[in-house]
Amino acid sequence: MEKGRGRPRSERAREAILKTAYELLMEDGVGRLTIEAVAGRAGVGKPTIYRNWSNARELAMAALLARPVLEQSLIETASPIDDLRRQVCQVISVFSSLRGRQVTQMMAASEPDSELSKAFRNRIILKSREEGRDILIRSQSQGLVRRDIDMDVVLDLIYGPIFYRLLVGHAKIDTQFGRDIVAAVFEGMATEPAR
Amino acid sequence: MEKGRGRPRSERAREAILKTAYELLMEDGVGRLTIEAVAGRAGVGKPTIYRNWSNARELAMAALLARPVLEQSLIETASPIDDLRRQVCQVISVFSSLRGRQVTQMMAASEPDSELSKAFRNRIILKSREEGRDILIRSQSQGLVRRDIDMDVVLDLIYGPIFYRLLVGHAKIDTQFGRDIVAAVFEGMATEPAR
Amino acid sequence: MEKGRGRPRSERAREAILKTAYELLMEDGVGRLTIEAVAGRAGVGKPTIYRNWSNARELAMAALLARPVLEQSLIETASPIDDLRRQVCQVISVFSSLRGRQVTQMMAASEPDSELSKAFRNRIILKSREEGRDILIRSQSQGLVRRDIDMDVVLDLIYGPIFYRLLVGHAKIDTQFGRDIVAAVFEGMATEPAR
Amino acid sequence: MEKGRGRPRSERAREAILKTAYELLMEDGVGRLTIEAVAGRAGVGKPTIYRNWSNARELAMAALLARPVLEQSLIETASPIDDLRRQVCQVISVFSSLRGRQVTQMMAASEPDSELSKAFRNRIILKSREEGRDILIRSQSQGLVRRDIDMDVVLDLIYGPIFYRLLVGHAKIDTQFGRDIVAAVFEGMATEPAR
DNA sequence: ATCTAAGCGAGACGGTACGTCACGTCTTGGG
DNA sequence: CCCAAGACGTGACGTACCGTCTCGCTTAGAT
Repeated sequence: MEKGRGRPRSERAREAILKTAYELLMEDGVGRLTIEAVAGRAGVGKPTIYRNWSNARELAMAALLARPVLEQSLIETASPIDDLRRQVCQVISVFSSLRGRQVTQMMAASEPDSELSKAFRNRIILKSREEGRDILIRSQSQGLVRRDIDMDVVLDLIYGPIFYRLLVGHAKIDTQFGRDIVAAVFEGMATEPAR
Repeated sequence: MEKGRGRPRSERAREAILKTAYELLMEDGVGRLTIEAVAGRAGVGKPTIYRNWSNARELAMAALLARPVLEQSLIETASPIDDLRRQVCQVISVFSSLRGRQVTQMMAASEPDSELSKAFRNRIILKSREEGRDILIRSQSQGLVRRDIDMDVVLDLIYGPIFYRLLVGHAKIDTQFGRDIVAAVFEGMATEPAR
Repeated sequence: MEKGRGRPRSERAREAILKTAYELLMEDGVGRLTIEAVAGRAGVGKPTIYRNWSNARELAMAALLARPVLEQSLIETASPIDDLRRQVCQVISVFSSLRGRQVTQMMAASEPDSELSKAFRNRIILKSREEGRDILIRSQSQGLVRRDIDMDVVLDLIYGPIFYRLLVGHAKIDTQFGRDIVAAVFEGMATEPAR
Repeated sequence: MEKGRGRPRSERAREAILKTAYELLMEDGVGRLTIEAVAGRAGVGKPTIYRNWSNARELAMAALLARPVLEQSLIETASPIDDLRRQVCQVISVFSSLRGRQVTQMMAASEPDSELSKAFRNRIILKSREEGRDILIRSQSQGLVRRDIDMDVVLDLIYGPIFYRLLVGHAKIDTQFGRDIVAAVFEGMATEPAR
């Protein structure tokens, strides 16, 4: 008896809210995203926002989630190593923008256990990591990568440095950095193979 | 006209503020650190806090900076590789605590260009990275690490994954992870040396 | 766009604020009336007060205005001179209370051109003066008061001395003073009529 | 043994403080006169001010007291009635200035029992009233004013209306008003002498 | 000719209150 | 039952002044 009663929620309002939230996020950063500002600029009542998201951080994550990060999926070539290099560079180009810092801040500030947080983590941050896993598995099957590696560690070795620099800001993040990471992870630094 | 005139700032107040801020930080997290709470608990007026730090984030950074992260400096042994492994594990044990998340959040949220931010970055986050650099240079001089590596990239390969997991929380951070990182960075993942 | 939209202002809050402000005014005087104290004691948020009045002085005036000064209206007898005497004594008894000094201070300190100030002036201070004017007109029509007097000057002669003593405090204000004023204004001080 | 020891108080500082206080009083009114502003503008330390006056109101009164109200003493002519008229007009011209409102506010706000308050009251406000008393006594001795009047009431009838208008602001204060007051007080308003 | 007590400008101290902002909730009239 | 508007109680913000308290430095009478 409580299914379709009353006026349905307005899709128009929902979209206006997400759009405005995204704009404010890009203009002023996460810390300045206030529900009042979104409501005012989107021409929407505050309760309408709270009906959909429980606070400003959730709304911010939702706003970022609503925008496809990068739909341009990777072309798979005959060389998985080339594929990895290109994928890493693509990740860098996505996150080295203004949006990268916002995403990093948001990730740092979010409640780690909320449903939206998990979605955010998996779809925005860890997506690239899983793409990398696919490429590495392919590489292993072509004999380019050893089978005894600890895959999770290697993946963190590849993508960790990007977010490290994003977080700390101690060095620039460009495509050369991407190529250098891939090279270093492949080669190792030992004078001779430790195996 | 601005030399030592007027009553000097109270060292007692400064210390009480930093101490209280640190306590509140550990109890409630960065987001809950309010100037009013610090003032109230430290028995200090709000203006005294604002005279020394311009907002709650700055105070938080200062409070963390005031505590030596870990002064237990590393014993240098005959094996730089062992030294590196132990150092990485030590970094992990320092940052995998409650304080680690606070530090990460703070780093993410800080104005990147403020003086305090830079000090925080260099003394709290990048200190370990520079220790690592020393160890690697020693390793090179003993012929254990190749001389043609891109040192900055390799350092990010070692320490990036730790902060990556700290930030994203997708896998656990323990000493085994530390040993795995060092191993992987040494060995590389290529089936045979690319050189 | 500014008609009856949104939640209407709470009459309950408005009344609680005015009541509390009046109480504090009587307890501590105008100088001690703080918005925080009113908010706290009335169980009301500070913004609610500021939404209705722009500062403590305005609130204080509003609080005094909200209380009918003295509704006990004057009984009109056959003798306007008696009426005037009784009215002046009534004014004295109203203003020689604690509240009289508050009102005087408030009048002195108020912005002379604000809307509330004008209402305060007309309804609290000058009301008695206008009552006096009615009585004097009646007196003139009965031939008890000359028709060539400057009414505004005479009214100030009657009521001015009361507020003068209230303001300066150089002599006591009692009903005898009221009778003396009326007598003196009637008789004049000249040895013989100047006309 | 505790008489003249130590550095004597600086007369220069005292004067600078009073001068600055007076200026600020004229610029911004009593409510805006802050100790900090005086100290800052006079180039004086706050304790130096507090050593001489216990709060801003006292300082304000002192600043007004330090300036002679009007030293141009009245010329005594053969006609005391003329003298009174001129004296009342002089009082009006002194108090109808900006300074008049400040003085009124200050009088209203002052602690009635403090020593400085009394001096202020007697020297600034009641001085004119006493001058009036002298003139009236002279008038009586010349047979121009009846001897059975209640002198204090009559004096309040003359000077009260001026401060009444100053306080309430309901009508303008000019020399015509002064002449009208004197005329009305002399003549009375009764159709025929009540005696 | 020192010594020393008090005043000096400066400015930080613990406070109180300010007036504002945003929170998350509640209450209108209207669709 | 949702919508926009906007008021509600709450709590923290950063600022202005309060009146007091050091600082290091005169300044001048008492030693």
